[in-house]
Amino acid sequence: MKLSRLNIKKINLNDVADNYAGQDILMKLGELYQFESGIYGYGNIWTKLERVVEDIIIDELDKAGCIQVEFPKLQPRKIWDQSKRWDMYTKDGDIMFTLNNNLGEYGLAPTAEECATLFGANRLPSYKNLPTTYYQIGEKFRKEIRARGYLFRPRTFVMMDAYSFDKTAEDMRKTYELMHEVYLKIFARLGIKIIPTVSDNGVIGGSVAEEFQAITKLGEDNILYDEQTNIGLNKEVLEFANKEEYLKQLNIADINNLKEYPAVELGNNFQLGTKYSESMQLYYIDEDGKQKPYYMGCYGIGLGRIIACLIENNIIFKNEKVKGFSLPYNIAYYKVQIIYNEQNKEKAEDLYQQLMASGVKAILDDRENLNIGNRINDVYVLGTPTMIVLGNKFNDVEYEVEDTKDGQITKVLKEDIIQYFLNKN
RNA sequence: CGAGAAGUAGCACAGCUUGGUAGUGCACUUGGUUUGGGACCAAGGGGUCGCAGGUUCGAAUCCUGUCUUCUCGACCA
Repeated sequence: MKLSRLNIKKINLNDVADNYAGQDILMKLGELYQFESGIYGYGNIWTKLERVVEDIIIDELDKAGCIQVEFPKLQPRKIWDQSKRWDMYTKDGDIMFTLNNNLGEYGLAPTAEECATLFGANRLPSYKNLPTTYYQIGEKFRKEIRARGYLFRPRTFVMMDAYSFDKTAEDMRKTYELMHEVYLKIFARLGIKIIPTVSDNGVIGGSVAEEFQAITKLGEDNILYDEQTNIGLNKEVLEFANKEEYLKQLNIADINNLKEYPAVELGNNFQLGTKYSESMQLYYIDEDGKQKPYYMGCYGIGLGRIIACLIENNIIFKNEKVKGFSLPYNIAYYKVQIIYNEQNKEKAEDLYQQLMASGVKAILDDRENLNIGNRINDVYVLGTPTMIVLGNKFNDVEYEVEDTKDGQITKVLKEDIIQYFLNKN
């Protein structure tokens, strides 16, 4: 990408908020745009990052045999009546955006159990079709009474949601365990330390649920975590009437062994049992020729929160003031930002073309009439993990690749530069 | 919905107490200089001071209402 085409706004880093500094920078650049509290438009930097995160999630789910689909975001009321969740989501919880017009009543998808169950039942009439897990990645809508923390709690957000269909409770548990493992792989690849915790199952229903929490000081949840045993639980569990049951399940003898951390929930899995297949009366035919309800599970990962986490957990400071952020190299869409002075313009363009032709996504800062220092500083506000400066010091023999996270400089011969980036991770 | 705060130029804010021509910094436009870690000089453009009503000769400023945003709760991935 040529930076002149991005048309980012000049920002004053002195104005950046203390909390959520990374997202605040993107907002000031115009790379995030707030239409209303909790409703955002995403610029190129965010969108490209979302593609990277999405690819990792898709790759791991596909490897686990899940099937990608897409359900409508505009959902007719009748399917929510079928599961008897319309009132729960519009009155009791009042969490769903609704529309009422001459065609009928609709809700904007906060989640998709109804769609998934209907879609699945149509495709999976026999025990021979099971187990199957469908997943989609798309925008969800929730009437949060108070949006906050930019993309940590907005009213519309991108989420991966998966729905599994099994024959028996035992099979459902196996699928649930499998998804647990898949989630751990996904977060490992994203470079996010994740803690699975037991939690409330809320309005989704079902009997067993777990959350995937990432420790971050900007999180809203408080989790208790034991580094030694890798056991964690949401602090809210301690307020449950049956908290002893939970503690026993987790083999927690003394609650004081667990330390409290602020965290943000990035994923949430549920064993639904037959809740939806029974309420919506959707069954498969078993070996014995009898109708039986599907045992289902549902699994969610918030992409917006992952991206917000990646940005906010990688803030770069200079003299204790926010300078920008630096994305992990393997996650960043744009791997390197190229800066040059007038004499090296053509060489920079040449390097840019070579990198792009080899599949190394680069940003060429081709903006005019800017000091080289200004351009260097802008590398940090876009989060690009490395930069190459073709300035006075450039000797036309080797490039100096600077890591924006720690400032380390690696000298790479011109002819080796493509290979250097292809091998780096 | 409960408690608090704020709405003045694209952004951050001053001005309000004590009513009297709309301000500052950054950003933006034009010309010139500068070019390795947020430069400089000169000129310029942009705001019915959130909205509505009231008081007044006169309101950004005082009064009433209303809307919006932010922070903290309740709710939630």
